[in-house]
Amino acid sequence: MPELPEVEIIKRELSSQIVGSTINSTFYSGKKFKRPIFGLDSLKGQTIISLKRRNKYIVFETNDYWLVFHLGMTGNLLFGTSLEKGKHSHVMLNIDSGQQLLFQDPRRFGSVDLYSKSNYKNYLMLPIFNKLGIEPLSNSFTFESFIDILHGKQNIKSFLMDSSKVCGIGNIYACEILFRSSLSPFLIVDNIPETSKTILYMNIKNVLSLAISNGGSSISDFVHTNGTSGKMQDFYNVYGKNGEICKICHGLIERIKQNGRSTYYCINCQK
DNA sequence: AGTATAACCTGTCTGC
DNA sequence: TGCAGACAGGTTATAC
Repeated sequence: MPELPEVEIIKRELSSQIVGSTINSTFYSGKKFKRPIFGLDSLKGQTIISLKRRNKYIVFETNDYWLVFHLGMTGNLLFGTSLEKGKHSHVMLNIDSGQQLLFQDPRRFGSVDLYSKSNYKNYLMLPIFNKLGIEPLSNSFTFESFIDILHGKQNIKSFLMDSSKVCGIGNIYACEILFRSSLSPFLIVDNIPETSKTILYMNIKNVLSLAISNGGSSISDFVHTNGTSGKMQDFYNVYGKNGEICKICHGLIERIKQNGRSTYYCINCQK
């Protein structure tokens, strides 16, 4: 569901509302997730100190713990008063203001992990972050750092979605970044022309930033923490547009499969 | 070592 | 109307 922009938006919205609050009680549906969810009871009495984002994870820092959410494909985090639990409500935090944070996830591809700060002083050291690559909107993502990792026999579409290289880019924004860069999704990373590398680098940053400023993409599931929608989907050039005509060159937009995922691209202007 | 595939789940849509 | 199959924004263990 959410890629970097959507997760960043949720983090920002929650930061302004929930930091400084104390957790009164917690709820867990008991449903099975890919990693077991346990220990939430120990959050009782903990105050939320700050929120972080790494890749597509949201980290809640409390006095003694790191509480880490991943929304998977269909997860969302809602914040409000008297939220009602439904079939797919899996975790709820009741805070001292009388409000609740509710994690819902029909497919249960998401995750909720709790780590003790006595074991991990810095959230960046958490084991789930071990193999993550560079944050594309951070200052450390320079053109030089991008060139350093821009190698391999993968196609460029798979590369962009490989979180061990550059993290946070999912299927939608990978397609949109390649379109804006006029690059074929089939292009092998080692064969990317020199002149295209700068363009690709800039488009990674531009597309993700544009998505954030447009409130993220709302396709089926994604909503903000107050239930409202983003509007980035109105700015898609190729994603979900197979059979339509490219607005730049009037070529045909096709859907193909790469590594088990749909890729949408203009057969004419992406070479 | 690096890359591709299968598996984890439920809901929705398409075509017969 | 029913049903099978494909597909969906992600990650990761396993296989090659």
